[in-house]
Amino acid sequence: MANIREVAKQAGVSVATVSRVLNHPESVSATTMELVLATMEKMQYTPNGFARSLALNRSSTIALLIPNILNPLYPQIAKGVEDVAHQKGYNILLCNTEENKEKERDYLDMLIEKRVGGFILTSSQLENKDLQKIKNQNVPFVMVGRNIEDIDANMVFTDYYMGAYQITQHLIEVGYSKIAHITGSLNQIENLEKRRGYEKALEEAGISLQSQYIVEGNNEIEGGYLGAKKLLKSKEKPQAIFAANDLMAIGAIDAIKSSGLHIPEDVAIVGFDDITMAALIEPKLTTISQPVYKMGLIAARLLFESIENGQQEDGFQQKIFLQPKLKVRKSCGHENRVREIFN
Amino acid sequence: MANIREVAKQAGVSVATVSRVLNHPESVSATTMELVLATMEKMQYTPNGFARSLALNRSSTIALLIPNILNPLYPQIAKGVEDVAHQKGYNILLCNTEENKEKERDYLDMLIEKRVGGFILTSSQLENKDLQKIKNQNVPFVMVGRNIEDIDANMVFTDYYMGAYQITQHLIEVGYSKIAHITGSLNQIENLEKRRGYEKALEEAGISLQSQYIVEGNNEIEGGYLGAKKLLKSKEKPQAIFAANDLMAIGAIDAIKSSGLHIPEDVAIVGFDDITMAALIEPKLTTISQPVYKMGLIAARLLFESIENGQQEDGFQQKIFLQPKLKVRKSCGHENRVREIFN
DNA sequence: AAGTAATATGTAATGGGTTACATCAGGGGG
DNA sequence: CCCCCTGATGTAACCCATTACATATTACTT
Repeated sequence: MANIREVAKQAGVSVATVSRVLNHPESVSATTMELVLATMEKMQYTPNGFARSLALNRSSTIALLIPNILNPLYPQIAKGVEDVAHQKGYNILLCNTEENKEKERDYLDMLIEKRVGGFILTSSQLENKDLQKIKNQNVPFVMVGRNIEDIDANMVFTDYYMGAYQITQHLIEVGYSKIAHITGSLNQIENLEKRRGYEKALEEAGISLQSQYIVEGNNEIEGGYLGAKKLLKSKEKPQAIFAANDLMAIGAIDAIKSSGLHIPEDVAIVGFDDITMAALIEPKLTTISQPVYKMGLIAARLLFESIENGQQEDGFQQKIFLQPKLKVRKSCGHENRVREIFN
Repeated sequence: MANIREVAKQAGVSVATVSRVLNHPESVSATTMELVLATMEKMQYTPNGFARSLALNRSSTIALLIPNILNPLYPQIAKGVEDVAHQKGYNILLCNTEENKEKERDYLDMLIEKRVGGFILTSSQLENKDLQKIKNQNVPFVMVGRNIEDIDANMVFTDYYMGAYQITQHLIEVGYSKIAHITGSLNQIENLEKRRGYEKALEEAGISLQSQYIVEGNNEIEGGYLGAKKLLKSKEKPQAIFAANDLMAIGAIDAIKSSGLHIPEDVAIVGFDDITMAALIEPKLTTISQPVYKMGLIAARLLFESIENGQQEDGFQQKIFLQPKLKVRKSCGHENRVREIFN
């Protein structure tokens, strides 16, 4: 593969001139320009990105860490990030951490070594000392979907606590009192937040918590399925189930249907996330919508702001707080109950 | 950020020794080893990936190009690729081409410049001259999901023609004759293949093609929705619809239901891909399953084989052909019809 | 015609690693 | 006691681009 020196020699100019053709075309005469471009074309020259990055000390690559690419939530975030990154001429290194803290750390080290321009960490499980490592290397990063109090970092997230509180409250308003919760992986802080919201709503309504009504899922369809099966076996079957994400809600719906029960008549079910499928399954799923695509966009914009202005000093970091929104559909039985009330 | 020279000076050794600690630990004495590692730790030294890649002329990064990350098919492929790549210590550059040939080309150029170790191109729209460009740069690549005859390249794909043929034939066997087809984007070769399979099955059954029964979709839910709406308006409503992918089938189901019709009694519907949702929507979708995760795995393995053995000579390339599989569920009305036949 | 500014181009240092080759110290053999 | 081999380490060239600074050329002033 030809390099800049060979091109220069072939074209009878210096390497500086060749480099200028690519980087500062305005400073090269028209004839030289043409000659060099023709030579490049002829020799199939492609500048070496490593050498360029080394010389410039920047990379036009950012990293996106997500816990599970198979959860449709994350491709949406990725899309938001990609849209911004591509427009800026950046590429994205995709890292699927599988909700595994060790894998996430491994990736972190690889990426720091690769000198990525910045990180977007979604639902990260990293600890402060890991984040501090990134800060020490002075690489900008943005946290998505997780709020950490004790480190100064760019963040964009929705209020999981509030979302969970709202949807649980909605179930209570509709008339249920035996409300179960299938949690997400409890090593993710956001799932603890959701559980807290659920508990708060029950508490405020004077409904006492029942430990057998809280089961831990794994954020995936299967976890919802198993969780629901387990709940249906409890001696007092719950009237409604709040799954900590839509994927689990879908699994739960499958479990309930396959037990011959009807939704929402026998058991109501609600989710969290509002993935595309939520509005398409039967019954349509009541859920909490978070503007995920937008979160990706915003996260990427924040990141590029840091990259471009290099302002990593503490206090300049932004925390962007988006409001979740309740989407009432059929699965929670809202309409039926309302009808009962009116009749 | 400290560099290798500073570490060497601080530790009182040469840069070669520091480098050896990282790359050839067996050739360094235990005491020196310890000293150097401690110094690195103290100085928070992280080797510069650019410099290393430049010196070694390789990058431990591969690129994955996909047409649409929001289509759940592609995250599955990505997962397969990622699983292999991570095991090999590689990172993945994710490029979402949005089914846009220009964007795909742009990415190609960026990636060649970045000196990625290889490409995985899924449902690529690139032309031979583009692929030739990659070959000229001697970068290994694997095509996924698309069969190109006239270039010698690693490929892994399922037989779209056969899959479409099978599922159309199945609809015919069940008893339908007015069978419509919502195609995928017709600038993707695989969708032409699918249409060809559909036409072949009809032709063999002696059913004449009706142009109003073929509408072009866009591979997305929305395209299926619009396509179905259009088909339902035709003067002779089709009895069955074959959507070229599950996403469009799901959109079509939504359209049919919202028109107050029943599936499969009024209109049967089948898809292609067997995404997770296919088995979860109501009615469960009859579709063609392709082993996507496995395709990702295989593609990645092929790619690493090329990367490691460097064998880019023509004739060494493999074409791996996977068989699609018909999954009969409820949406095609198979069971009902069978019952009719037996009664 | 000399001086100066503007334009175009070249030279060489620089970025931070890797590694072939050179060197040196210590152990073993004779 | 000397030589050779081995293992450990150092020196310096190399990977390939970018760019500050130096130089050369042309054009314009007065």
